Amino acid sequence: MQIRKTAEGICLTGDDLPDLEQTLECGQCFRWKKQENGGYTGIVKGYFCRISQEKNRKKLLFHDVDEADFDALWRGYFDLDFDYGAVLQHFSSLHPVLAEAAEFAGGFRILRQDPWETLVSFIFSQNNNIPRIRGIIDRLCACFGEKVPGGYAFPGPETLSLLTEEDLAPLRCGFRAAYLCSASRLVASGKVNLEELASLPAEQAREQLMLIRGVGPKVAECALLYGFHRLECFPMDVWMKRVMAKLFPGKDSSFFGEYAGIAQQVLFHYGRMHPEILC
DNA sequence: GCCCAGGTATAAA
DNA sequence: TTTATACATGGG
Repeated sequence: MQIRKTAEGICLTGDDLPDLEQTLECGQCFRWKKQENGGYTGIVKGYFCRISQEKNRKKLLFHDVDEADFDALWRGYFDLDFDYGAVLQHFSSLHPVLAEAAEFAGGFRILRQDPWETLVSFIFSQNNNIPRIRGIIDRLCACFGEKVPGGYAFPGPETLSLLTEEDLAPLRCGFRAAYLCSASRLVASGKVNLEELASLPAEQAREQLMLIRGVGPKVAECALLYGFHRLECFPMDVWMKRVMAKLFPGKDSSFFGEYAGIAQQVLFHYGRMHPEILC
């Protein structure tokens, strides 16, 4: 990966760059918007960014970003300094279907998202579909987030903890409003401490998150994987149970080791596009 | 209209 | 401990 500053922004070239569509539309994040030219715009930690990508995935341009911002935020956010190729190569040796999946979803990266934003996003995700999750989060930011250049920041737990379920009615998030209230109050009060939780063993971190009403094992696992970058975590829904039973009978997620979450996402993404892997 | 969505809380078996 | 159902909403 080469990184250079150009008049337009920061330009990345190489054979090991993330694929924006795979990474930003796989269901790990919900705020990036595809542009007509195939690029994406999004707001992370209150900072707006526009990114474009050439079809062959050999070049990525972060528009109007300087080196300092790139190193401080975007480089880490896209996890650019981790060798996904090596992990995928290892997974490819485990099962031919996993090799196909790794080939298919090789440009996928696990983002380093904000823990609070990720937790809330997956609270909204339960019994819900991705377009509607996006809509709810859009409305949450527009209603309660701080105005920043390009849109709205994601509102913090302190802001949201002051709101009632009634206040959240404009989100049209249904029964999840009560869950958001529980989350924001527990986090704002420090009863669930997201900073401390980050360094806990996964089992204890899960327990802490599940103190929040509406956070069960699946939401907690997604929050840990996508919001705390705990790559050993492996969200196990009904679909993934079927995939595991078919491809890796008798094994559980520990079979994949410390990067199980990457295997999970690759299998999940590939499986949605090619459900015949279960035939 | 109908089915269902990256689930969870609750009650019942 | 395991299994069934309601839950609010709206995309397809």
